Amino acid sequence: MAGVSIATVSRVINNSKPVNHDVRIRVLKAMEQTNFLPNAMARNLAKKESLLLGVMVPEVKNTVLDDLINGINQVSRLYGYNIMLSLTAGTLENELHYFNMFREIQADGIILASENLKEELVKGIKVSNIPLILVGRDSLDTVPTVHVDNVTAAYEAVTYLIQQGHRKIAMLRVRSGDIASGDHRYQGYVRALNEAGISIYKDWVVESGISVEDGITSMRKICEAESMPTAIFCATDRIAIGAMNYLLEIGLRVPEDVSIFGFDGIDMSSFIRPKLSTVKYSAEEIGMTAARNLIKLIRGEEISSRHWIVSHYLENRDSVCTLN
Amino acid sequence: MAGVSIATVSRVINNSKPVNHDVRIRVLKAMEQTNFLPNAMARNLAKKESLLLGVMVPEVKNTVLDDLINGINQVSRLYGYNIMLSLTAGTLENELHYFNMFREIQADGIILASENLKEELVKGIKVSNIPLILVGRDSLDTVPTVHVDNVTAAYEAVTYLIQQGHRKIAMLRVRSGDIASGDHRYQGYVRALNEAGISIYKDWVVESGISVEDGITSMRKICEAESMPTAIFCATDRIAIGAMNYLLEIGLRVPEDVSIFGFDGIDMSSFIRPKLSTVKYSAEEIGMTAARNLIKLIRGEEISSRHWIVSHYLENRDSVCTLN
DNA sequence: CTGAAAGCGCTTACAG
DNA sequence: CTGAAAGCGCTTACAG
Repeated sequence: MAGVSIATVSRVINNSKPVNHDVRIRVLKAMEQTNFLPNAMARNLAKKESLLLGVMVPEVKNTVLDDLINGINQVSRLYGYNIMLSLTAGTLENELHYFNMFREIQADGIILASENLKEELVKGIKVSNIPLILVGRDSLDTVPTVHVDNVTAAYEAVTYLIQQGHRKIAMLRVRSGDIASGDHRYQGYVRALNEAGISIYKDWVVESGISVEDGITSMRKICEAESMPTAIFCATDRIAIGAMNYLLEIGLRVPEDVSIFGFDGIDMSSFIRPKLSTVKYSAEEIGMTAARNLIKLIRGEEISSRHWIVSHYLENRDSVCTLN
Repeated sequence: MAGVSIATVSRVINNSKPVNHDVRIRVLKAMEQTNFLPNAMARNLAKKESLLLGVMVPEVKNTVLDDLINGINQVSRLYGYNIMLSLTAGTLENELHYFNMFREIQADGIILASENLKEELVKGIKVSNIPLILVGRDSLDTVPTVHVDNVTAAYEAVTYLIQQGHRKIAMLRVRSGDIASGDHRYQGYVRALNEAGISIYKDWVVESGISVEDGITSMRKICEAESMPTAIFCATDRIAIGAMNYLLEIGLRVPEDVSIFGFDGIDMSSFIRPKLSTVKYSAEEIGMTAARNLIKLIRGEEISSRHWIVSHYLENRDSVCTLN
């Protein structure tokens, strides 16, 4: 295009080999004028590297995911990677679809957030051999993960409720998948009650979907039990917000009549009234840790462990009252 | 791999040419065993078509975007396209980065949601010549758009407030960009007041960022004005939620002391108390319309117009009271 | 420092 | 119906 070979152009674009100053200028100018943009497909084909990271999340309503993605973005960009995001709606079909799409498109690695990891996908992950990190949940120990210590966090939240004098504590848990965080948070609940010598009342544990609407529906079920609990531990803030809504709807006050405890610390949790007490952690940190280690995996670098735990703490606000 | 030429394999994968049944079976089996996945980069290079749509949105906290993306996804998949999502945080730098990345990666088209479209990007769009649709906002008439009629919707919302007896109406508007929806919603506000013969009080119009926190800050500014308005029209629900929060914080009641009207109809708008009155529309419909027409553009098909309007309506809930 | 050439993994006329 | 070959737009040894 500018009196130079195509190889030279490649070299100035990539700075891969020394190029004479005048020539470089000439090439740069020509590129400017032609409005030239290199074809990444061709480059990736030749280099067998795409610098693309696939990120799969179920949905995006959950503001925690915004932080997560920002964390991933931040360190990815730092290392020269770009991310491709896709929404799976949490279905196996979509997860499989995007997983394969990322492989076909030659993504260098994948970060996967999945509430309900099915065996079929796990198998696919194993045979494909593509670097992958699971995020936000505990896992089979064959695939690397970063998440909060769900069992402990839930245990601490419920123990806190017990310390406030509650003994009738219900849980709105997430439908159980293999070993998703839903199960682990429930385990924490069980452990806390056991330790306090409180037995579990079946009608006070209900499986819920993850939307606010699901929280409303699930709360109604609890209210239909023979007796009412004094506190509800919810597996997620969105469920908690739904639960609070239903309670207010039927004329019960939070926390005077019923206390509520959430999990996730989404932004809305502090904008609703009463402000929601919840388990907080940094989704951004999860994202950064995942991206950082995924890139190490891709580069074949040494990795410090295969499971990273991000810290959490209880954010006590106004949705829990003390019983005496 | 299975005693056939590579060309034949290509033909069975794509069903592009008739292939003998036995041979096809043989190829399929071999693919199964090898766990073969075609290299999309190579295919795209050869076909000069990626079946990839780039989608750029500023952030993902706004639940409206979840619907938007689902709408886009739905029709994209229907036509065999996959989408690549990227978060721009609304900055020009990121928008430029991802815009170019999508071009380099040979995306067939782009859907862009941008609150503050800068001239530099617009220029890039024009010279690049890549099919692109702008979403959620009005625009220069050179680039195709799909959005709600922001001026009219805002006009209707404010007119409704006036009909309820309000005459002291403030607006928390979005910082003005060229002709972004922020400006248009403000125009609707102005028109409604003018028509009612109410003059605009400068201290009651404040520019706000788009987060809930921004809403809090902006509401504080209004409260610092010499006198208080009786109603606030907010450019987005998130701003409205922030405003309501600040009001409650300083001991004012909504709607008894101050009425609030939002815009967007995000899910949280009906979960907070009082339930927020707001302008609703289907972001999913915006997404579907955008994807459908982008694909037409890509295929060089006839297009019915260059600007599509999605309908809206007022969802009157509990955050507005009637003055007498 | 620079160019010609092979190769990345596919698709698609062109022959047969 | 099937294969050999050229070509998609790059990168990278290999010569010079």
